[in-house]
Amino acid sequence: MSLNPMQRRAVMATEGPLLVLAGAGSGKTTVLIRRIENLMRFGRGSDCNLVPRDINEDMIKALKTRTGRCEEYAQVLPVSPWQILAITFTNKAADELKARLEASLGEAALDIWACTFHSACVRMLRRDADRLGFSKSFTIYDTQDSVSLIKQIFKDKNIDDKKLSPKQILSVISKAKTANRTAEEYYREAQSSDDLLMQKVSEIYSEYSRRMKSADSMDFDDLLLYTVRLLQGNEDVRDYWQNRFKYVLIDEYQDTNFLQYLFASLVTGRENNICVVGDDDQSIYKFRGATIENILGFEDNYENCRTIRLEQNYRSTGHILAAANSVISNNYGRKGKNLWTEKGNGELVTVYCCDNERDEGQYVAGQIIAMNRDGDNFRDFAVLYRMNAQSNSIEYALKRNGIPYRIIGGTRFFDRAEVKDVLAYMNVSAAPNDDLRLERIINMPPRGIGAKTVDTARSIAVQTGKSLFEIISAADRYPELARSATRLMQFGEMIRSFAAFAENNGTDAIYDEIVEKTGYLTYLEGKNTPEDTARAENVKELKTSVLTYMEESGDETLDGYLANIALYTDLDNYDSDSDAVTLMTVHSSKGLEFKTVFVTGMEETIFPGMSSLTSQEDLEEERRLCYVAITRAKTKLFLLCARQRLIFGRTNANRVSRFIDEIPEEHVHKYIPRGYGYSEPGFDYYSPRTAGDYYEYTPVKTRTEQRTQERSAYTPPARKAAPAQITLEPGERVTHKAFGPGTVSKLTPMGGDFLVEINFDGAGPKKLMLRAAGQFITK
DNA sequence: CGCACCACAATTTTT
DNA sequence: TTGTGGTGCG
Repeated sequence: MSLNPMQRRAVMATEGPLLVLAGAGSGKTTVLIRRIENLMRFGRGSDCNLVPRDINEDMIKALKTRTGRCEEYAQVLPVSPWQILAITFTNKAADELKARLEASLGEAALDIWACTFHSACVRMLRRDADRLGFSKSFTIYDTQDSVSLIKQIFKDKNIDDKKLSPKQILSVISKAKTANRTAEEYYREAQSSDDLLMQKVSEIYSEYSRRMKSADSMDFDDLLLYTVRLLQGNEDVRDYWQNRFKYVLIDEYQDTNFLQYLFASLVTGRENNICVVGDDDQSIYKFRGATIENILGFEDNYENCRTIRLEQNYRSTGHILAAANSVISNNYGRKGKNLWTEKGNGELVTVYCCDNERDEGQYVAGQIIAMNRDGDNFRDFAVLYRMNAQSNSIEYALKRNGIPYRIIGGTRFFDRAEVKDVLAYMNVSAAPNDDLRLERIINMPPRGIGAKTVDTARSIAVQTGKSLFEIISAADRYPELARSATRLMQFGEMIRSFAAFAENNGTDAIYDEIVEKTGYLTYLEGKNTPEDTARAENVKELKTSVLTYMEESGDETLDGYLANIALYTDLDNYDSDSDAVTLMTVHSSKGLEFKTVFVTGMEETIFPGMSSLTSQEDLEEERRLCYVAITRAKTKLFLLCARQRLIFGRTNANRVSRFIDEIPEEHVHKYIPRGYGYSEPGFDYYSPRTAGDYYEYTPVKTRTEQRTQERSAYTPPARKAAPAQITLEPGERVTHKAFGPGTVSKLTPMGGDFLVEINFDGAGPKKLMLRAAGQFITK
């Protein structure tokens, strides 16, 4: 009832292939949810001729009074929850979907597969990975791991990494995988071609694959590639999943790659009940292999496809939408769509040209303070930029003005060296043959096993075709290793003990065991530098993550935990509850919305970026990115540029972004000095130094300056309804599951939650959000 | 083993 | 400007 006609059509068209072109802010998620509800309640009732088309409220009422029943008449083969597969791109989106489905459908929602491509693949592979030469408890490599592995291969094969960078090789390999080419196939192809680079890469790809297999590991691309192969090569497996999933839904379809397209078509059964939702104008991940052709060609790939456009925007006011529409209309390769709103024009878009990047920051800070004074919360603001390097000047200004902010992106908690070390121990305990991770920890904390020893051991491993773990476990059998044999075997013994311990203990106990027996924490704490103290904190924080996972999933297994965090990103950590301004790249902002948005660095060579200026295709992607940025704003939009900008240690004078000039004048308020950049002379020049814009200066540190000191670590994602609430009072003695006993020192209400400060006897003072941490605290 | 020093390069990154 | 990776020395 609350849907508009187009949304309703998208919900009710249950049968066959359906393409939903959903503009920004058009209620896409609502449609997805209502569609699933509809499937479960009425099956195909809304999309077949067994139920009268023109059924209306009166008829329903009549039916109800006459028979006392109603719903049954409109029901045709209602769908069971486990027959639905809903794929999203981020864990966050998946969690949100799950939460909203659970809210409206209750328990039943738990059986719906609402997950990311990658986690869907993991679930399928856990069932049948043995058919592909992996164990069912294979581990997952992240990009860093993959790079390290390539580097190792370079070393072993004496390849000069000056000429070919590991990252480049990896991206070629990734492209090959995305094009559904296994190492063997790619190798064969390369042999019969005269492309020397390809031949070289194919050798590395083969070796990489071999080592991944012997480490029983898959990288992100492998998860998809192997799943696709599993489905393509095994009729019984394919039948199993196709019979199971009667209805497949895919969100953000514009960002899928070729493999994901294959995956989607392979899990979709004969009835072709596949519904994809996306917006070709928001396709911004071409550089990661996304092919916009998937969405542009959907109607050709699926016969009898129906297409529905959602163009009514519920997010932004008129001028903002007009700006977005006119910018994107300069692109050629698009389906064509025009957003409209019933909201009225709203405020004009502000275009403001600053002197330099510091003024830009100050302008943003000044505006935020003014609007905050008028009643806006800090969480109503987002500052967007094209690249992370731009964040520093903004941070500086915000800090200086005492504005709370949070940065999305940058180094993930799970990417930090110390966290990866402990995780490597956990991984190796589950899979000792993981050479890469074994090497990572073999001398961490230092235990007298030097680089030379490891080199020797590894070369023996390569020669004998055994794993590093096997070599070091029998180190006394190799005379070359005689000198460190004892230490090596001791280490091997320790790993074996962890593996045995892991057999019959929960993940939290395994964590404790590892941290204790390796002395890793003691080692960090003993160094007594602020950096190492911060690292120690992060290691302790990891326990919180373990406990949170166990709590939320009810899964105690090490494999489960490791797979879960391998697929976890920083964005999942984003908690909109705390009252702070959000800083992030335009890419990370996709899918979010804010009352007020500042887009900084609207200059040629920044946005559009330097390397997009030469290619039409890349420029169009930048334009889509700009479209994404603009459509994040609900009521106020600021587009900022600076006539001089210090970036990467150099000062540049850039012209105003062409995207600004693509917005018709009637939608903007321009403050640009005369004779500057592209613009017409004659606009007002507003000095950014207006009284009241500046605030007392206090020395502050920006992110990069304080990285190691204040890494805010891992915050458990705020999911589901709050667990049983605990009430605390200052002065009270409590015990935290990870940090031990302590005294409550302070309670501060914050965003419907409480910030609790506890002085832990062992771990020192800590600030925790009650809603998230309460479950770990006992009195 | 750990540190100091230097050269080098830097879009964007849902997994 | 900044982080990173390599090298060489005590």
